[in-house]
Amino acid sequence: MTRVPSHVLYPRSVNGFSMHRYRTHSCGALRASDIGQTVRLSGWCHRIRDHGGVLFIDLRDHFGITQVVADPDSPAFKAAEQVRAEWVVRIDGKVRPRPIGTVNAELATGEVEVFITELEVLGPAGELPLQVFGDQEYPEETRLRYRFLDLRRERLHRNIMLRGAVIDSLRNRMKSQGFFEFQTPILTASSPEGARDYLVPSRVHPGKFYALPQAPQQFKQLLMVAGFDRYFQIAPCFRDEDARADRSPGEFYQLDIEMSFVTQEDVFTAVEPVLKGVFEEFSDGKPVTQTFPKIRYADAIRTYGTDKPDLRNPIKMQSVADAFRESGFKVFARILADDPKADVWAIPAPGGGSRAFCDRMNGWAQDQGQPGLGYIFWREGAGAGPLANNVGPERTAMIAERLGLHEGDACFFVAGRPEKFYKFAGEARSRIGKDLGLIEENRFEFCWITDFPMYEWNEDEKKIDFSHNPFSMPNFEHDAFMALDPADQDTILSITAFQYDIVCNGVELSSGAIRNHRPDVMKKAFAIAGYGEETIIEKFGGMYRAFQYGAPPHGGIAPGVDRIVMLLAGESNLREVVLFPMNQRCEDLLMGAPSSVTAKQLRELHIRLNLPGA
RNA sequence: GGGGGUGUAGCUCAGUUGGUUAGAGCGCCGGCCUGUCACGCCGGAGGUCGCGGGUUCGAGCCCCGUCACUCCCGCCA
Repeated sequence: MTRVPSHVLYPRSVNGFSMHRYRTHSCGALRASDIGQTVRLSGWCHRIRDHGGVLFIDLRDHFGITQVVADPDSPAFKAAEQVRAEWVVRIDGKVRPRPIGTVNAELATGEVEVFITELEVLGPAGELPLQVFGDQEYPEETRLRYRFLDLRRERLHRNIMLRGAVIDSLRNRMKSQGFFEFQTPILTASSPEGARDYLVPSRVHPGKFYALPQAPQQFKQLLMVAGFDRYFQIAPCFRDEDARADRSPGEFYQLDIEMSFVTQEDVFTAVEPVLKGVFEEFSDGKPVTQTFPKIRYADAIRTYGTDKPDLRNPIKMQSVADAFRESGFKVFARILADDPKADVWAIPAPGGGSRAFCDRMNGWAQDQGQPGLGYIFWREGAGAGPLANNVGPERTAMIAERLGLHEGDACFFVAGRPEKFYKFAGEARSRIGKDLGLIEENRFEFCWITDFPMYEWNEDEKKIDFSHNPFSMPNFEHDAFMALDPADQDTILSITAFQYDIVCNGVELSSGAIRNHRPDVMKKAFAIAGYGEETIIEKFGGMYRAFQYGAPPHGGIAPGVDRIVMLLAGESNLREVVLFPMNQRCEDLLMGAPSSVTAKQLRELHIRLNLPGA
C-alpha cells in the first residue's frame, strides 16, 4: 500500500523506559537499518495470516504497513490469536530481518518484520459491513453509511490526500502570483437568480431567512470595488439542486478568483499557468495542454456539437450541405431546399468503415429518438451504403476529399437546423470517438471557450433573456450598446459577452467573465431583457450601489475544485474525492442529515411545519 | 417532477423454458497447519429471492403496484 512517508517523530525507547504511550514509529517507517531495535507500533490489523504455529499481522496506519509476527515463543501469542480484521492494537517487539526469500518488495517496510512481545487491544471491531482490505465493490449506501471504513481503504484514502495536496498547490500558485485569500460570509442574502437557495431561518427576525451562498460572486466583486485588486478563495458553494455524477448535491468547492483592471486575456494569462501547473504536478506523467486553445462558442458548437468539447477526441465536424444540395439523396436535398437555415453536417469516423459499425451507430441514433443516422463508408476504392448510391460517386468522392477520408473510413450525416441537431451530432461524435478507440485517454486536453452569446431567445416566454449571467460585460462598443433598439432582435441576439469557460477533457471546470461594472451599461443590459432598474436594485442592490461609487473594471473565474481533483484522481464520480458526500437524495447517511428538530427549536425560529400530505 | 438500469447470504454475483432441497467466491464461526503476504486444507452457520398484490397445479423467473439505490432529463445566475 503506497502511503505518504512518515515524517512524524516519536520519542525512542531507552532501555524500555520513556517509551511513547502508543508508538515509537509509524507503520511505514521501519527499514533494514532499524534491525535490532525494540519498537512500539499502533495500527489496524489489516490482514491476518494464522499458520497455527506462526501468525502474521499486517499492521496498518496512515503511513504504511508493517508485518508483525508472533509464534508460541512469544508471550503475546495467545493475545495475537484473538485479534480480528480492523481491530486497533498496540504492539511492542523487536525489529528483525525477514528470512531469506521472504522479503516483500511491494512494501516499503518489506525487508523487516517485528516480533511481537506484547500486544494491547486499543479498539476491537465487530464484523465488518465493508472490507477495508482488497478492492471489492460495495453498494453506495453501505459505503456512505460506513464512510469511515471506506475512507480507510487505499483508493479513497489516497484520493482525499490528493485533494489536500491539490488544494495546497492551488493556494501556493495563486499566492505566488500576488493573489490574496479572503473569507466571505456563509450566512448571506437569498438571491432570486440562479439555483435554488439553501435557507437558514432567522431567530431575531421572524419570517426572514439567510441563504447560504451559491457562490461568493457579489462579495468578490465588492472586494474589487473595495480596492483589494486580486482575490482568491477556496470557496464553499451551496446550491439546492439535484445531483449528477459530476455535480455534488448540496455543496461543493470552487477556486474562486477575481482581478481588477484586467481584460479577458489577463484572466487567461493568470489562470492558465495555475491549472497547467497543478495538472502537471499531479497528472502522474500524463501530458497536459501547453498552450490552451481558445475556441469561440459558435465554433465549438459547429465543430464539436457542444460548448464543452473533449479535445482528446480528434473528430471535427463540418458542413457538407453543398454535397447534398439537389443531390439524389432526396431526404437531405428536400430539407435543404425547404429551409434556407437548414444545413448538413458531416461527422467523420476514421476506421469506422464497416457495415456492422455503421448499422450499430444507426441503431443507437434510433434509440436516441432520431429517425436514423445516414452514412457512407469507403471500401474497395469507392463509397458504399445506401446514401452513397443515392448521391453518386462524384459527390461521395468530394466528401471523402473534403474530410480527408480513405479506404476503411466512414462518415455520418445529420441534416436540419443546426440549433435543433447540434447536441445530437455532438453525442454522435463522442460515441464514434469512444467506439473506434480514437480517444487518447491518458492526457489532459484543455481549452478556453470564449464569446458566449450575451442573450438568447426564450421560446416559452417569447422574449429575449440573458443567456448566461447578467454580470458579464457585453462585447459591444459602449455608445452603440447604449443606443440599441430593444426591437432590433437580430443585432441583440448576435451580441457576445466577455464570458468564457475553461474545459478539460470534456468537463466544464468553470465559467468566468469580465464583469459589467458600469451602472449605465447594466441598466441598458437589463432593459434589453425586459427588466427595469428596480429589478437590479432588488436582486443585486449591494453590488449595484457599489458600482455608483467608482468601480474598477474587473473579471474572474471560479474553477471547480472537486472536478479538478476528480480528473486528477481518474475518477468519474465526485463522491470518490469528497470526504463525507451526501447521496443523490441529499442525505448524509452517516450523520443522519437532514433530520427533524425539536418543537422548541422550531418555536424559537417562529416556524410551523406544513408537511405534504398531512 | 419524468425516463432508464439494478435489487437473490454480511459483500460481489450465478441461477436454463415457470418445475425436486436456491448455488459459487469473499467475509464470518470452529478445527488443522512454523514463513505467509489474496496463505493453505477440512467442516459449519448464514436466505421473507427489496416489499405488496396477481396469474399458475407450481413463481427468484411472468404481470401490476410500490420502495430503495444508481445513471440520465428537467434544474444547475
